[in-house]
Amino acid sequence: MSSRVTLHEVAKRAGVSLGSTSRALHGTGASPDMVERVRAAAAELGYRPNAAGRQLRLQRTHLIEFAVADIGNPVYVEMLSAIHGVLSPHGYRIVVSSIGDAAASAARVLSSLDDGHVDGVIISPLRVDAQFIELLTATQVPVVAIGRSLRAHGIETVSTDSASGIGLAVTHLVDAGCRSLAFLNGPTDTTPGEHRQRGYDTAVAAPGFQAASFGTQVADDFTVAAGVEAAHALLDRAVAAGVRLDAVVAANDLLAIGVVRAARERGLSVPDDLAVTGMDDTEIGRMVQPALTSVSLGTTRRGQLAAELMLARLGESPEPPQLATVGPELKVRESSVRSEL
Amino acid sequence: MSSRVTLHEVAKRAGVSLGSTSRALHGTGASPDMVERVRAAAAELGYRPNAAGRQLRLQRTHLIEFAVADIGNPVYVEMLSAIHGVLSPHGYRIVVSSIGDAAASAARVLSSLDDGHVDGVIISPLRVDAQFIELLTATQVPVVAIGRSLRAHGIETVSTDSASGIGLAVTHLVDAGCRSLAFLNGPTDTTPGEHRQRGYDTAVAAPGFQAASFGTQVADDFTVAAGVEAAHALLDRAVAAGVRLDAVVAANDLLAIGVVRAARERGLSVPDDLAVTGMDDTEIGRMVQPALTSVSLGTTRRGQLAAELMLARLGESPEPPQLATVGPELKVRESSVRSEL
DNA sequence: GTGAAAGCGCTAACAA
DNA sequence: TTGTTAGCGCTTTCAC
Repeated sequence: MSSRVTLHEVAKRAGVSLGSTSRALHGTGASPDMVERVRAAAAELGYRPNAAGRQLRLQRTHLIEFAVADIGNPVYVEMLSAIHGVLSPHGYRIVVSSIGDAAASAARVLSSLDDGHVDGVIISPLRVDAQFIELLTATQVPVVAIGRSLRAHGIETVSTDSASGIGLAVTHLVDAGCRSLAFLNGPTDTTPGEHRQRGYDTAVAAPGFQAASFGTQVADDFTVAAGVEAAHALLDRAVAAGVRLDAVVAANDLLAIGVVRAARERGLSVPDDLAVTGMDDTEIGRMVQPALTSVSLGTTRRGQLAAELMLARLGESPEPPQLATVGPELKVRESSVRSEL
Repeated sequence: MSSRVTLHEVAKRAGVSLGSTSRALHGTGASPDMVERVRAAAAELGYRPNAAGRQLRLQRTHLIEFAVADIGNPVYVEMLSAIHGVLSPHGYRIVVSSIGDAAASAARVLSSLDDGHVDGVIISPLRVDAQFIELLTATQVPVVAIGRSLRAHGIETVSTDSASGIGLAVTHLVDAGCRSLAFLNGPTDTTPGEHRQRGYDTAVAAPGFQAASFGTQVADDFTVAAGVEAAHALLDRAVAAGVRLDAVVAANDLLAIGVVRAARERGLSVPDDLAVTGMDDTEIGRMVQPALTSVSLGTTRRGQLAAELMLARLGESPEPPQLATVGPELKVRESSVRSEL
């Protein structure tokens, strides 16, 4: 393993000074044949500029952290792609960190931010409390949040209106003839859980609501497995109460897939016996049987916006994107449309 | 935004030298009250050691790159979790880079490795050619590969026997009564595509093979969408040839989900009309309808092994893990088991 | 046990 | 245009 080639060695090889070498390779103001000589020397030696040296000097790492609750959720994977697509052409790499839903590990990620290992952080937290906001505002590096708006605290945020998104799903189901709805939510002390709950409560309390609501069942997590379990609990409750549920609004696609599975395990057909809607419009939701009716929250667009906001904060972009809010949009597919009535 | 606190300022505040300050915080050989004073000063000032400074001095970044073909594939997400689980307690962060399946971008990732921005790379390439191997062996940083064994080139590799894994699926289908099988593979110029193809060809050529093979259909990619398209092409071919296919072995779970979807679009029931098996044993495969029979390749275990191998290469671990091969294991679920015959 | 000083690799300000 | 030099923040020798 030949030891690493430094700029110093390139300079020696080219027979010129260190400064000229640096200028010839990156900077400005070097004569054509200086550039030529240095390039040749660098190529012969296989020179690669050392990242730590540049970082220390330039005070920039060209690394952006993407901190999410759960990288297993396809929504975050899609956002990651979108963010990567925007930042990569500007020479930034992405560091992914999974903060989980525990406040403690989120705090650990945040407090490690000021060691300068990244130039900025795009964070999509599940839970936001006072301590979290305090840490976030105390941070030295640019922060862009995805989710609940922290603009009041001076933190750039990309948000969406998931509450009215849930309203879209409720209206669609009622229009499709459903008369007995329930809501399957994730933990309600999370930002999405809280917003989506509000959306459901508002929708079923609206004057035009022509059906009955059997209320909400809360799953332990926004995952398929938690969805299966909670859906069974919900359906058991309905049976016990003598209610014949004909639709479940799920707080996201993973939970909706769980509902479909639980329904199947009980011999219920989706959508004929039970209509189901999801949220996030994930690719997997489009591919499962039946394909999920889902409320798109513009995952890719939100990721892009967050990345563009970050570029603006880093001074890489002349002007920040105009609006940083993405509206919900209903995608009707098989899981909510009865074959015939 | 108060500018960053440096060790120098902490030293001044504590009224001691720079060296003593450093020793008191991290190193050895500092008196109790020196530690006390320095700690207090650091706390008051909110000192955070600067990453670039340490990196430059220590020649370590505490960053490991995880380079995968497609982060959208749940297999890689699962590996990422596993790797993170092993490396995180040792103070390492993970940088994820999606190299795609183009040789060019893989080359770009590899050749950017020698700038010292990471301490090592765990790479799971889809395609491996001579140039790729050359770049990989020329790299200054420790490399651990997941996939095709590169041990012959001096590169630590975690491998599995996906070929005989496909054999497990074929045997299972024949035992379950299937008499006309086909293989739905991903691109065959990739490592997994090549290995799995070999596994299928070997299995159907074995003396004990009691069924007919309708051959292989190659999808453009290892994704659900590509699987849907290729499955339709395969089923069309079978119809044209007057063959009544009763089983499809898919090269991974995503393709298998595509097969299930295509079958459904044609009014075929899975598993009654068509039995389907996948590979990788992903969570989503377990949750879809019908739940996928799949060959586990020990994704989590392979990720852990790769991480442990990396720790050993970094000198963080006394001894490397004994074996770095994970055997395939068949998980029988609904997609291949006919309700009744 | 503590302080002084060198130097990791690089860029930019200043001189020539 | 080119060379010289300082210094980014840190750890670790080397004297004392």
